[in-house]
Amino acid sequence: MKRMAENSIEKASNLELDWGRIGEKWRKKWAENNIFESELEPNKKKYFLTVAYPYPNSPQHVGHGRTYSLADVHARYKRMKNYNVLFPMGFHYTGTPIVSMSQRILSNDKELIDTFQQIYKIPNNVISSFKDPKKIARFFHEEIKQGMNEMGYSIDWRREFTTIDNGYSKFISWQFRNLREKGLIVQGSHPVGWCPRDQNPVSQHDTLGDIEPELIEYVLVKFKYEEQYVIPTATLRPETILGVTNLWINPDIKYVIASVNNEKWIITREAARKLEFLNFSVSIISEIYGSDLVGKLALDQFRKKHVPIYPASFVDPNNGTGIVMSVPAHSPYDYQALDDLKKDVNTSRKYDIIIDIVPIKLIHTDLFHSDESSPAESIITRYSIRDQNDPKLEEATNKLYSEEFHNGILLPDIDIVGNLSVLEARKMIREKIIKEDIGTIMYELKNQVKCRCGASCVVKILTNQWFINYGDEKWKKLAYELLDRMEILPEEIRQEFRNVIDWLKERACARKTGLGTKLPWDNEWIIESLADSVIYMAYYPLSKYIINDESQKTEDRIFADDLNDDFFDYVFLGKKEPNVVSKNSKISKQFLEKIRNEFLYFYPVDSRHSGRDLVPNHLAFFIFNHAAIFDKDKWPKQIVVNGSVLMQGKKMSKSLGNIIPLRHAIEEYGADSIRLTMLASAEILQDSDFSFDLVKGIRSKLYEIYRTIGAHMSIFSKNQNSLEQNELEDIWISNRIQHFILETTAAIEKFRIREALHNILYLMDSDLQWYQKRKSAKNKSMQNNLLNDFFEVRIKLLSPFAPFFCEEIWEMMGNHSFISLSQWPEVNNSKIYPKSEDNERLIQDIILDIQKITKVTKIVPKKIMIYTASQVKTILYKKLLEKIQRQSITNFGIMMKEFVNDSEVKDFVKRSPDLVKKMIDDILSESIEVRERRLQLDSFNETIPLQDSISLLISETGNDQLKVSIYSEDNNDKYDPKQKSKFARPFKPAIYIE
RNA sequence: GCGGGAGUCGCCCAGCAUGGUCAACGGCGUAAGACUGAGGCUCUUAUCCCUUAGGGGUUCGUGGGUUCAAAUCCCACCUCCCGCACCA
Repeated sequence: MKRMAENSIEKASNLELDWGRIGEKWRKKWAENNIFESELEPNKKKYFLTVAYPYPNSPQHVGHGRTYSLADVHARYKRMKNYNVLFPMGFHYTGTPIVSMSQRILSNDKELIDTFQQIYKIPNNVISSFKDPKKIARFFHEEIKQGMNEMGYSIDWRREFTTIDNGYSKFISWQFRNLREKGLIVQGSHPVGWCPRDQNPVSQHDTLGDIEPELIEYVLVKFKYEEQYVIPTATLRPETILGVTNLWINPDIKYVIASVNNEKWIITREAARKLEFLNFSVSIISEIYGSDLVGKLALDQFRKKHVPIYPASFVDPNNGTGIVMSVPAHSPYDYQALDDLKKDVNTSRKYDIIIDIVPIKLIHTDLFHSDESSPAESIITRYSIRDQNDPKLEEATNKLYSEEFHNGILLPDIDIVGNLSVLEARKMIREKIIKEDIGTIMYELKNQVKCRCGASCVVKILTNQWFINYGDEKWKKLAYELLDRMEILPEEIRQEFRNVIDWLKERACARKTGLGTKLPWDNEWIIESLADSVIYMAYYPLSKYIINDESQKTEDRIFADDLNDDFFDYVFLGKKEPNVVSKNSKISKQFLEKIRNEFLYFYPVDSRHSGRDLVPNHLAFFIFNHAAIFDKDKWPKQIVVNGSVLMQGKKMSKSLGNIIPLRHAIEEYGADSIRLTMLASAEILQDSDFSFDLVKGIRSKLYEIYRTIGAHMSIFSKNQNSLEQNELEDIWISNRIQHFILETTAAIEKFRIREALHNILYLMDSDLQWYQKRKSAKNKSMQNNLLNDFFEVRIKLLSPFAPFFCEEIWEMMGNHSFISLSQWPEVNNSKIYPKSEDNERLIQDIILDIQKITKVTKIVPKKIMIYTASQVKTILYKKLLEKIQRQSITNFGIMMKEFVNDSEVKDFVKRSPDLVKKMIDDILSESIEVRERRLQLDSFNETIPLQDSISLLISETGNDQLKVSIYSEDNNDKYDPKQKSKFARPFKPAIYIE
């Protein structure tokens, strides 16, 4: 019952302002009038702004909305600033996730089908069509587009495209041939995490549990066994080869003898398989038990020395080759295993071995001196480790490795690498053993990673992989130059861009699977998604002229198949003669020139919006590729970066179940409130914390604005009350309007959106309240023309942020045009009255002071005497201000010295030095702006605002019999029984209350 | 390891770029009052400590420094978070 009652209250207020209805109403009107479509207008400044296009593999959630909303605010703002704004949108079909989704549908993956049915509410017949990846992309494409419209984004949809359209592919082919001609595409080998079943590289989002595959690089040290065999041992610390005392083998497992690159290696079967992926040529010859090798000798080829092979249970067949070298002085595992073995008489008797190993110390650090027992022994004692199965051994190992890695120095008497740091020694030994073929490199996954398909992943060396060489020094220089010329908002993130440009090197640019464009010179490969999305902004000015279906061909449309490199060279770079291009492409010269002109008009990009997660990849590539391909006058002008969206303080994720689909949120609360919440809850680079409590708060704020303006209009529209004589508060509110235009515009220019909204939603309100307080104390109506200006400005300032709401109010205010197309408010200098700030400030201060006094004394005021400062104090105040502002003198002593000789003020200064001190403090505690303002003031008669405030004092004290008297301190007839007047200071009148 | 960022009044969070308007915005919580049949709604007020005249004291991770003046600038330290590649 109660719940119903609540709902009916909600509904009642909803009736007043039906967000769904006004959204639909204005979307329709905007679309009918095509107001967001932009064409070349030679006499109008253009503004071309783009956002990273979405990847349509799911519906958008509120997190996606932030970047787009911000860009839309930008577009709407610039439009009102009289720019011919182009704000287009495309859809990024390129890549593998959509393809693998379709495969999961094909294999009836329950989890995915559940998601589609339960969460996205997609009908079954549509889901079954998802066996075709393009159907998935198209479905979410339309879904996202609908959401963007419902959010009120002012997009020119005629330019929409997908990245697998024929025309786009032609364009990407051109881009890649262009890069290749410049020598920026190279071919090479590279180790990657790999799914053997999918035959494809894997990274974090391809794995079960989203685990990032971590690659480690082992050095395989090749020991010889019986002349013809090789026993390779994997190590991360090749420098410790000098301290090897023995090898460890697991006696309980089967090993294989395999031909590896024409040598006979003894390794585990697992290792043989891993080596195959690393492009070793491997074939298994026979099997051998670990125990067969125990007690035998292996030759360390580096020191030409034989070491025994001992058994150890800690040797993991899945790790490395399944045989490891033992360095008991520096490896706690090795030390402990030896110790265990010594005690294990049964085993040594079984294999007939005698353990008489002496650890060989190689490295010393501050924590582990060379004159003590070996570091491994010390740390084992310290951790009180029992045996080789003790879990603390792992921690001890990490601790020692890290200490030696950072602070270790090789002992002076060690061959070749004596006195070198561990890092230097490692590098040297590594190179040497590889050069002499005593060792080689092996990659392995540090962690057990499974592909989404369930298969265990391995490391694979991809050969003939195509890379974009971002490491090219000349190219880097150009990228830096582009960055330096560009505006980065917020500026704090510029350094991050520098760092990224600095460390980018070769990056793979093609894959074997997924949607996208084929590499033009090698059809095996498909251009990767982060490579085909870097200069596509250039495609927007032409996309509406290109069609992919020949049957739709008309005079002013180009069939995609007719596009060739000459076309793009001409349109984008001005290369080639239009006559020649026309002949080779079936496109008329006239039409070519039209398109070229349109490109020249709109390009370069004036602003690129994106989330900050794209800084280290997309945005950096965007910079690089523009630098490589386009002339400097076509380089982008600005990047705007924003933080992500949290849901009630937590990252949005499927597992937390806190992903809110954008369209649901719109349906529930209306687009305007959602937009404002995303934009107002954090400054641009911060993560914004989204919650429905906040949305409700914002929405009720909008209701309040709606009601206030509604109430105002119902009175104002009847009598069009134009003030004949402006009173103090009228002048003030007029000044405040100018102030807000100035401040809010400046905030938007710098993308301090939170600040701008704070002005519009909250600060304007508190001014409005003050104005109302002043008017009602005087028993006057505030429904006048000034208040009308106030609301008009407020709604205009708000309109880029809450477009539907503002259009509705704009109409309610009697306008028949679109606020979206109206002019941004301009500051009117003739309406700026600095003095009005001091007037109202004085009134607010006097009320505050009276409140403080009555609070402490608990007097109920019947009479209030206010004493304004004497003439001489006013003169002195101005002199002090001048000293502080013009000569930067703030020291009390220096001031006193100067003023005791100043005939105008010396008597007062000598008599009341404490008041001088107070006046200096008064000035110093004002902001620079206030000080300058007061310095500019030719005169300020405090009596005028004080007199004007009497009505307010009466209403504030709640005593309508209150008597207020205002005296000058200089007035000899004043009533001043407690001698308060002498405390008066400029802008700080003295008060006496009875 | 490399790079980036953060620590603010019970909690969340603004301010720091351009030092003074800062005992420090706003929200939550808490307390009192108004409204109401009653409220979990809404509104008003208070919310670091002391104070019978508008005042004083101590605060912005820790410790120093610069300055007439520091949450804000500089140095050192402590703690926490994020990104690091073949993926959108």
